[in-house]
Amino acid sequence: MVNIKQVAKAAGVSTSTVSRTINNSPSISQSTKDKVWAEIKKLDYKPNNIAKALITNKSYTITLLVDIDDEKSFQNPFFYEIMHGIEKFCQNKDFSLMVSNLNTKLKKQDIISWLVNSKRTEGIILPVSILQKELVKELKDIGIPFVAVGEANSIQENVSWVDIDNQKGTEKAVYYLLEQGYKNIAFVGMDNSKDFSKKRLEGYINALTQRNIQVNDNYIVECDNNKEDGYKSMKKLLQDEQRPDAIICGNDSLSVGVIKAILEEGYSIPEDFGIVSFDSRQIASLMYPEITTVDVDVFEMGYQSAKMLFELIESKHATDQGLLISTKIIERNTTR
Amino acid sequence: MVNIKQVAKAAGVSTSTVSRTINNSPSISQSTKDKVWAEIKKLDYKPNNIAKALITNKSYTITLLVDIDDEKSFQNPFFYEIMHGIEKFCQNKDFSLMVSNLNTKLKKQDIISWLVNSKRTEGIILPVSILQKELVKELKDIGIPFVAVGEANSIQENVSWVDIDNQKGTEKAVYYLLEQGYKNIAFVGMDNSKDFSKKRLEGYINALTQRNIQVNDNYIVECDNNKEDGYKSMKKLLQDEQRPDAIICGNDSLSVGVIKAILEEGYSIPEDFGIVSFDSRQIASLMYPEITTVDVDVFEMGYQSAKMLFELIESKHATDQGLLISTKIIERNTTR
DNA sequence: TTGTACGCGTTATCAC
DNA sequence: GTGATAACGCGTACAA
Repeated sequence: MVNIKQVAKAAGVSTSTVSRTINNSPSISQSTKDKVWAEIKKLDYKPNNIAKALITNKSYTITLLVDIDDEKSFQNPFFYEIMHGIEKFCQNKDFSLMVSNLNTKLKKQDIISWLVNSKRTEGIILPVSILQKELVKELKDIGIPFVAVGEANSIQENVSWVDIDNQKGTEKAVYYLLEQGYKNIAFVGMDNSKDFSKKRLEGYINALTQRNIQVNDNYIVECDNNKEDGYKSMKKLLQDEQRPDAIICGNDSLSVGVIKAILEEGYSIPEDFGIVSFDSRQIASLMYPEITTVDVDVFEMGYQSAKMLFELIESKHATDQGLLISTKIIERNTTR
Repeated sequence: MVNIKQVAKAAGVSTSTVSRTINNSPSISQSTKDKVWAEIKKLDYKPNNIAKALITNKSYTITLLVDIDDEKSFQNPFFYEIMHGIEKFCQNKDFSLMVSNLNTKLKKQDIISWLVNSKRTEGIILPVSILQKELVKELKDIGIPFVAVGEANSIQENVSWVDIDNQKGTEKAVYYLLEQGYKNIAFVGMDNSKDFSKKRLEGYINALTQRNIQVNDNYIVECDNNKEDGYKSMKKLLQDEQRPDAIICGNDSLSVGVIKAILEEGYSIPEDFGIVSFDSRQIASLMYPEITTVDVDVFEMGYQSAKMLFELIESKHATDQGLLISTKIIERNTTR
């Protein structure tokens, strides 16, 4: 492999001049730069990133940390697109993207200190679901910049995060259903153990209040995120004396069961019932009928989290902040 | 950050002794080792991986290369699990896993030579879908070990690859359906432009031949991988004078349309029709009814591809080979 | 069994 | 503007 010395020799200059040329130092004359670049191209010289990293004490690498053994860490389809966004941003910066598993134990050392102290990474992006209190402490103690994907409100300390605007998303869904002429909108999938779920419920209540619509407690249904619970919850709602005519599914897998229950009772969608589900992109367009969803720009979420991380890396004392990515309604066939 | 020098000083030995201790050189006495290890732990010393990489000329990193802009590159749900498998193997080796996008152009250099020549990676795993002829040439020219995920048979040169055993998978599906008492099995989703699809069809034909069942050309339906095509294809099959009583969906999204068509015509599943679909894990258990599938151990595929890659890295002249991962039938509700 | 001294390829520093 | 040289932190040939 050709190194800087050989380029210098070939170009008849010193290694410092070659280095300065590559790093576009203003103190090198244009003619020298041209000469050196010509030689670099001729010899197909590529700077050894490792050597550069050694002296600059930077790895030019950030890490996407996940709990890969935990399905919920990043939901599958999310992960790919988030990574896509992160990678896109890394490109501009000539950075590499590493992926690591939180649960990796290297010789009983934990992964974070390994990553950081062995100089493998300059910053970490991780899902808020794995960001426990002790992890925050460790990251802060060790002094590595990090950004959480998902709102980190339940964490006491200041943390930078990027999330989708769950609250506004649900508000949009309510307004949209009202515009389509639905009157009695229910919210299925309350789960107060999840921050994002709380936000979605808040959005639901907010929007109704805004439009002077009484919030009906029977219309707020607590249930887990699976089709069976969606099915049962909907069956119950159908027996309500004043049954709703629209459902917002606050979690993605629910909608499948909800739709099943409605169709089974002989009602039609979207005539008798309107359905809006959250971010169930994977199944939304596969179902019959295709489901109208509150869609999330997951790519953007990744891109913005990387952007935020680089700001932290470049100026170590940038303040922590939260960023909400806005959503939009994708109309499919479960609404008029 | 504490370095090897400080450890040496604290332990009252030379840096070489510390280095040898860490790398478990047999020439260091146990008592010295103990002394040094104690100091390493006390000071919480972590070797600087960059410096090590520089001197050994190794990056201790492999790269998972994808065409991230192309949905098909790795299908979404696949990707996560493949990566999981790769990561698991990297752990044992103290390697890091990088993820890069094939289409990343760094200052108009292509990503491969950048990765390799800047010493960022020692090996590459990539989906066969992006492994064009020129790419193979480039990888071989540059001399970087690589493994394809997906059978690389349509490529002329020798290439190491790992794939699922599509042919045997379909054979299993046929035998399974026959055992359940189905008589006339159709294969929907022929697509000769895809290697894996060809293999699946071969398996179908093989299994029938093996059991002395005449292959009925009407039962082999060419179509694209989407629910609409599945729907149309099934509608046509239902009009066949001797309609089948079981369907193997040779591609994943098809099954949704196939089931829709069957139910719409008033037939029942699994009584009138048995359905087995390929690797549609994401939707299989979300559908009503839940779909019996030929299941693929995608984690294993990742793990094995990493294993194969490390063999190539460690002995540069290991021979290229292909590895088929076996499948199994996961019984759900679309078969008796 | 352990220590000394050099080198990996680059950038920073200081001199000219 | 440019060059000589030290330094980054580690591994290893050679010496002891």
